[in-house]
Amino acid sequence: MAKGTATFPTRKPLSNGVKNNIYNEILLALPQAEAQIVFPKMEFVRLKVHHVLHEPGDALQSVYFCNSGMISILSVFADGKSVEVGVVGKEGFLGLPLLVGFRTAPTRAIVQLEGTAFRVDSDTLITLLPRCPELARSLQQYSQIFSLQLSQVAACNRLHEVHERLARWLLMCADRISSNDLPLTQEFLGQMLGTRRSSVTVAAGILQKAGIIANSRGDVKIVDRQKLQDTTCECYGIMQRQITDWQNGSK
Amino acid sequence: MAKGTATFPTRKPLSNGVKNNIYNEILLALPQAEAQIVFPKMEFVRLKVHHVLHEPGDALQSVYFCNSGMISILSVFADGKSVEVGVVGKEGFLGLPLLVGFRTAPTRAIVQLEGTAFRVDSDTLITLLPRCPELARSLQQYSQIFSLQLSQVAACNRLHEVHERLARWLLMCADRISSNDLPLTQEFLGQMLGTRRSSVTVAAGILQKAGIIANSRGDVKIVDRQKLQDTTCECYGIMQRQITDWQNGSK
DNA sequence: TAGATACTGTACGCTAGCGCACGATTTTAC
DNA sequence: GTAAAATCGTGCGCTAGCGTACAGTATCTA
Repeated sequence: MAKGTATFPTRKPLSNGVKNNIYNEILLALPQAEAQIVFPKMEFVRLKVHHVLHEPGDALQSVYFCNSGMISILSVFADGKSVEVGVVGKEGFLGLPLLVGFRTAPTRAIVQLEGTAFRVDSDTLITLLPRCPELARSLQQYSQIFSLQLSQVAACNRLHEVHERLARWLLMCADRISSNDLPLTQEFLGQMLGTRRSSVTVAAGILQKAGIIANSRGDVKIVDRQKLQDTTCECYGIMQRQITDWQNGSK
Repeated sequence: MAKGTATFPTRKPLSNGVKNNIYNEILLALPQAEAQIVFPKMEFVRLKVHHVLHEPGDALQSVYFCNSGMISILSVFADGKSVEVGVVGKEGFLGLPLLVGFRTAPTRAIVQLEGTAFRVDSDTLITLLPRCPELARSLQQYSQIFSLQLSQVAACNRLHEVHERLARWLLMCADRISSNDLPLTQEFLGQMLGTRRSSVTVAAGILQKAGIIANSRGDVKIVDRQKLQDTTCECYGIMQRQITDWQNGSK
């Protein structure tokens, strides 16, 4: 599936145990002992925009510790329609089913904002986990955090309006790439929000007229973040808090 | 699929004779050794209809291995609105966050169809798990299955129409209580589907006129299960298959 | 038995969003 | 440089579903 054309332009080996250029927060939180086990097995890869990492039904060959950029997780239907149900950024990783021994992807994963990741072979990860209890625990907890995200999105998709969901999505993007300048086309935004492209145009137009964002071709700039937060539904805050609470060690 | 119109497989009681009213499929699949550890710690409880097992923010004091009946998991908003994001029946259990050490409920859990469950104290479960690797593994896998359900519902809520979602919900109920007679009011159906009560009336009316279901006060009978499956969206099949595939040990 | 309550059917005006389509402009490819 | 493709703005008719309200019937309770 779309993998024939897949080319990762650059693959660099990772220098052993050196926490250099690492932004993935799961990896950053690893104790030294486990880091020394895991890092040599990781491969630094670029995530090219719109690259499909897996389709539903694909065998999961790798997991990706997202380092920068953002990956969208989509639910795909037989008629070709799809909706985003979750996102993965530097707070998480891609490949949750593997943690419990499931080797088939249930969703589509597509790079939404280009960036970098640390790739680990599925089999390698599975053999590493018993030796890395902290990593295992961290990944299990992330699985739970991701579930919370899914349930929030499920509710949001049902009850909230396009412009609210758009605002939420822009905020979630901005958080993950730590930038207010988002290279996104309305076509893709529509696919993420599960709505028409032209509905996105209208919603984005409203935000722009209110001085909240600035649209241009394939690019959205957040001009007034505070107003954007006032515009979005409570889902954004809930999901954001779940992540930060987790990272701060509460719960 | 191919479950005919009315016949549900009768589950065999547990062979070790200690408890012979066990229908929860996680418990049924436990090896003898672990069953002997776990069963003495379990308390058989009745799930009374519409009883709230936890609200968002509550401390998780117990987990419930659902034995019969069905529990709905809802996402709740500040304005009081809520939508169902997942259901738990005899295929699963309630209390996933505990598995990774999170002790706070993120959702509302409410008994939707009355039944029974095996309750285990949270602290007890946590101390049991290291001694019961098969149980632990099974619960982790269920967590993943439940995630798949969440993501499917997220997409379904966005893309599919009321009568499709209603059909899906009825089927999921019927599967879990192994009955075609569902004690449900339209008011509650509306809250589950995240829609108005009167939209449910209309949707149910359509299904009734088509000879698929029979409505009466607080009661929905599935008359023609096959037609109901033809009416629902593909989400039902996808979720159903995920569960049976798991139980049959594939993936 | 009478009144209260719960449940369902229906109806009406209204809005968000759909599906589709056309045109304008910018970017990319050859 | 020119053609093709991508991106965005807009408009129009249409539908599902919302919010609300009211009335009819079944069920429960005192």
